[in-house]
Amino acid sequence: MSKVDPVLFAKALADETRQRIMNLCCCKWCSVNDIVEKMDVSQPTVSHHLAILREAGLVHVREEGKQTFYTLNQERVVACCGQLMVKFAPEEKATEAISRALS
Amino acid sequence: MSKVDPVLFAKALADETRQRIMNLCCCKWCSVNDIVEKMDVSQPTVSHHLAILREAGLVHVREEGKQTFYTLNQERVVACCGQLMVKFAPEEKATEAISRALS
DNA sequence: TTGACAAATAGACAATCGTCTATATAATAT
DNA sequence: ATATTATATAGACGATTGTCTATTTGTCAA
Repeated sequence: MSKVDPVLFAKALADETRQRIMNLCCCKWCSVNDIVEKMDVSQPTVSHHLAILREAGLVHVREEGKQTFYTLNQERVVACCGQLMVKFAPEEKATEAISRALS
Repeated sequence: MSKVDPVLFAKALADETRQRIMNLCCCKWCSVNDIVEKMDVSQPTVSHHLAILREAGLVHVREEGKQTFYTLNQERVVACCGQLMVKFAPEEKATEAISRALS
């Protein structure tokens, strides 16, 4: 897995459409078409957003015949959020809790 | 405090300069000039970024005479990260831990 | 009240981003 | 082989963003 970069992570999340895609493939595997059908943007746009999520390490990818399936990488989400909290909320109790849960 | 919006939050963090500013005023109060002096961008640019952080509720502001002091709102950082984790990593153990710590 | 300082705002401009259509690539079915 | 289906890539284009300089606003000191 590529290194966690808090700016890259934030950039990946910094778009409404991308967050909707993340929601769609959270806790389940979706083909690109599954996603396209549930959104109001074109297939290339969905592929474009998936590429950004892929580059940020935020999705797992599985190719199966013609189709490509994506699912959200929850572990990575936790790692990135945890890193943000340690960096930008070091004095909060919840950050301690997260640090403990991550170690 | 304004409502927590995960896209707005991510957008606020989605810039290297802004994250550097956040780091500078994490755990202490900084005047705008304090920040400008430690960065390689102009004063208006710093003010611009601070405005974005302000609109995202990510900083506390205190005016004192001619100066305006900013400090990172760590509680908000935790709330936003927690929300992201609940939304995008609901099956992770650490998310449970954060939920518990936040309630 | 005038001058100096601190910060915010306005406006310009280049770079990045999100979207689209058109096309390419790759796998499968006929 | 050819057609069909699924996804990715290329290129164009408008919108948004980050930066700058110039200016404004507000506060304090002389």
